Amino acid sequence: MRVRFAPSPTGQLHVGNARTALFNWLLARGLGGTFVLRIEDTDVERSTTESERAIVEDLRWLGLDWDEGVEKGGSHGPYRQSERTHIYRAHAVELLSRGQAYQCFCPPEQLEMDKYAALREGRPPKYVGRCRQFSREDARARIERGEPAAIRFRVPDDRTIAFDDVVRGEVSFNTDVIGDPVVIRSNGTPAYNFAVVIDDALMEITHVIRGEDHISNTPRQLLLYEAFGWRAPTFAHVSLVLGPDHGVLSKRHGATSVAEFRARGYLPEALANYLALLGWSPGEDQELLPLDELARRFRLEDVGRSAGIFDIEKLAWVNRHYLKLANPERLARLFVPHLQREGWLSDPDEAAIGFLAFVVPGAAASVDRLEQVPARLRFLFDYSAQRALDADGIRVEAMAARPVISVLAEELSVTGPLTDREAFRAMVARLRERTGQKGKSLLHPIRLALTGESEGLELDVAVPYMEHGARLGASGIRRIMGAAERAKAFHEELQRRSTSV
RNA sequence: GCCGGUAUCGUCUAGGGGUCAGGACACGUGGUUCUCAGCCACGGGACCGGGGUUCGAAUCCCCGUACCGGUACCA
Repeated sequence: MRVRFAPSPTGQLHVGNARTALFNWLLARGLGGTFVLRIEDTDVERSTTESERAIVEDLRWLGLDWDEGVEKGGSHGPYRQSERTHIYRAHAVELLSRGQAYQCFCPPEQLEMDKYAALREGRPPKYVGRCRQFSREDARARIERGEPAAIRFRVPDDRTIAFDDVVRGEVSFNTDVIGDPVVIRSNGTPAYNFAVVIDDALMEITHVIRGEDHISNTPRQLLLYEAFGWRAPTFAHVSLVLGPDHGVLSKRHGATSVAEFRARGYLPEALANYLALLGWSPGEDQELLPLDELARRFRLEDVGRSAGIFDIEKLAWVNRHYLKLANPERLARLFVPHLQREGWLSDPDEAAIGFLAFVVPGAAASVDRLEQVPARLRFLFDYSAQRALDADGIRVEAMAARPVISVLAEELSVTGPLTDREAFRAMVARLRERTGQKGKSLLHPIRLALTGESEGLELDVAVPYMEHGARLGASGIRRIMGAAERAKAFHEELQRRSTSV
């Protein structure tokens, strides 16, 4: 079995395409097949090498590796269509010589008018076939005169082309709604429907798994296979990925490309796992599974036929799951860009990374994606008693709890560092004794004073974080205030405000 | 317009002539002796519509409807 993913490098890798790539990959890996990556860059206007690089990087990031293709090589190359134009030309000439294709001299404006007229008269807007019957001599003469010509494939009249689609079952089309497709454009580059067929055949692709948007191209392509006497591959057209409004997934729904999801801090294993779940189910028992296990269970026949609505909430759930499973050091390194964006990190050394890894359980366990980590960790890097007390809610509550805060500041000035949960709890116990307060009326003021926020991580994890942070000998990381320093600052600020009012 | 495709909770799905139509995400309520998140428990929520076939239809057939895709010298 040989499958392929054949993106055109005209932008970022869209999640819908990533899902198509994933299905190909799952099938190949599950069945021991070969996965080929081919670049369809025949549209010279829109294709860029940057896009190609980005797509390749996104696929690698997702964990989808290929056995043959661009940046990898293989026995069926080259794998970039722009490097295969001689192959397409040769095959087009073959068709021409057999009369299965012909040169078309119709100017674009003419084609445009034909289409408009057909639409107005309620006919299918297919090519009218004006150049179909020119003799070969006429055509040659016009070409020698320098007239630009495209090459069109001659589609036979009134035939039913049927194929058995693995996900959709039997699909059929009648050829009389299909106009003669351009095979080679007048600029010499091949058109999509021609290049795919030549490449899939020559690359010995056995299963073509692609988006549903290609389903109506399939009869044209089948005709081409037939014209060359090639055996057609098995086709599977997977449904498209839509936005929550059932329209095309677009920018206004948020992220749409793999690169954007990565930038927001989704883990590759999470995105891949979620995408596999969109239109397919690995079985009743479990849906959170690693890629190799998904590959083991994957069956093309089980892929759903209806379009999938991209559900960002479910992705978030999957991502939270993998965030909890991830290695702390790996997560710590993934934090870096997000923390740098806040200015809390420059170029962290190993000790700084070590500290971040220490903080991972608290920081990553309660977020949907890494993008949200700074908000969870703001209390560490960006504490300010003044700013906290500028907030009405916090000030009112802190004023009311002045006795607790004052005892807290006093207590912390004499106790040792609260570097673990037990030390913190012991301190809370002493405070309880001294103030007579307990529960919420004790803990919440402590939270306010020490974190400057009214909600956040559990205090018995947050406080050890700040205490370790304050004693950190590391570079490339912003200074973190310790608990005692915070309590003192908060208490003083509170005093200042209560006397001045 | 024409051609093709699709239709089970809000979403992803399981199932499929007789089931209490199952699960997951999301949602609601309660619990978890500080909060948010998490976690736990409980709860509400679906077979697009109309005809037919049948003792019986969500399941099979037909017709609608809605939605998606295509209708290019884009891919």
